[in-house]
Amino acid sequence: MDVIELLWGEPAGPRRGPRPTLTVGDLARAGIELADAEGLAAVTMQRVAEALGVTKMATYRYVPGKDELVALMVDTALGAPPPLDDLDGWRPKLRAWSLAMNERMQAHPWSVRATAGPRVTGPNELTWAEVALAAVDGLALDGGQKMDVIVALTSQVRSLVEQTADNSEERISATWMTILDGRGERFPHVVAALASSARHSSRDQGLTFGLDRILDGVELYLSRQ
Amino acid sequence: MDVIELLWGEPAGPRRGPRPTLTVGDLARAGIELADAEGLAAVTMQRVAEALGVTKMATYRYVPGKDELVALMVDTALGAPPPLDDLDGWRPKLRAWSLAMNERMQAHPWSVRATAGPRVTGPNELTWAEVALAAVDGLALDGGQKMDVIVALTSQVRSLVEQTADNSEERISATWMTILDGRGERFPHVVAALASSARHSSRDQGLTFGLDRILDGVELYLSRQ
DNA sequence: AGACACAGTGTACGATAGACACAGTTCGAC
DNA sequence: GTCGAACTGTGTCTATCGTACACTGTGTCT
Repeated sequence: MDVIELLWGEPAGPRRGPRPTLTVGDLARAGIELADAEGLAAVTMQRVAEALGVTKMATYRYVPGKDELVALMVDTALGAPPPLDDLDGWRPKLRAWSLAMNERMQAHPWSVRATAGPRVTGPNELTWAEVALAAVDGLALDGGQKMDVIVALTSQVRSLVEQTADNSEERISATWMTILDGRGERFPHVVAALASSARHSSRDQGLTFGLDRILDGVELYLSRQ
Repeated sequence: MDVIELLWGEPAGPRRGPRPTLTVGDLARAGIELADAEGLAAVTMQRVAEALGVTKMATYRYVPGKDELVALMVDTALGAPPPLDDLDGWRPKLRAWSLAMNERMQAHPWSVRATAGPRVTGPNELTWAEVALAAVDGLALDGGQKMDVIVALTSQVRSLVEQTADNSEERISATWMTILDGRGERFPHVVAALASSARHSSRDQGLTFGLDRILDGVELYLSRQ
């Protein structure tokens, strides 16, 4: 069994032998709880098994290995996308879609880090793509460009979530202050930018600013076609 | 010694005792070579030490731990940003900056994955920020917005690099085909988008499309101020 | 000259992912 | 109804990895 089969396979039919005490969903949920509470590093086969009251090796009856478990956790944590039918127009739809994705990922910040590197797209993730592509249906873009728009929005969300995952904003600022202390003359523009943004510029403002610039850019592109 | 000191500290002055046979730079370079050749997973203290002809534990005389070594590798691999002085105007500068960053990261795809999660900004990384912020100097944006623009561009580059890091484009397509095979009716828009983009839409086109949309969006925003 | 600080080594430990053999359990075929 | 095959969870074992610690040798400062 590989990742594709695990994520996409049919739920197993009636089989011989003792009934499994668990389901793959149980594993995913246990892993997600652990990751939410203590971070991705706390997710070990041992601890997932403990949480479910079985031995470490029993988990290998459900998933081929840890990587596959994490892939499952990611897709489960993402969940199904919200419906966008009640919104009118591609732009409000894409904006709501991006903000919804932000909320989901913010709830499970570890999922961004877990999806670094090559991986297989899960059913939920592909459904998110499907919904977004439906929103841009009919626009004067070819398929590649439509996907590029989705990728741009996703990148923005992922980056912002990652940036403030475990680091609180104050911690980041504090680190930068430490670094810039005594070295400010080498980075005058950084110092100036930090100074003139101290008041406002929360994380959410950064996200919406970026998203709105991208959407503006797409709108402009469409109007020029 | 912590990460900040390692990345930002002065090169050690004259000290007592035997001369170190290595430098932190040697460690970083050895790690980078390993990661370039065999991926980030191949970077173990053992193998870095082997490559340098010392024992595993000797490396701990130079770096406090593996995380710090990786942070050092990332900043070293990124290198100093190119000068943008010969370019005129914020837009060509930011575009060149983004493409330069893309090239650097593409040369060391593992660095994107290595920078997932909370980490300390290194000197080279901060210099990239400084150069980009200098490019948007004088624009009608506050410091936070300037940083938001940089973040948006960086996100775009990082995402695209990550997407095609170890996966070749063909491999990605093949995986999607496998998944969509027999499940296409559940994802009609995904199928349609893939079909109408089969011909063109290389990775680089995706990158420049996204970058140009963001820059368009910023330009529009400025013109509306 | 001698003390001290520091470099590299060797050994050891705990955590981790995972292989494998085994005992008990349930279903299907006869 | 019985028996065998398939399957589940367990226990044991191994390889790998990061890192702590004690030790030996070396070069510099007093």
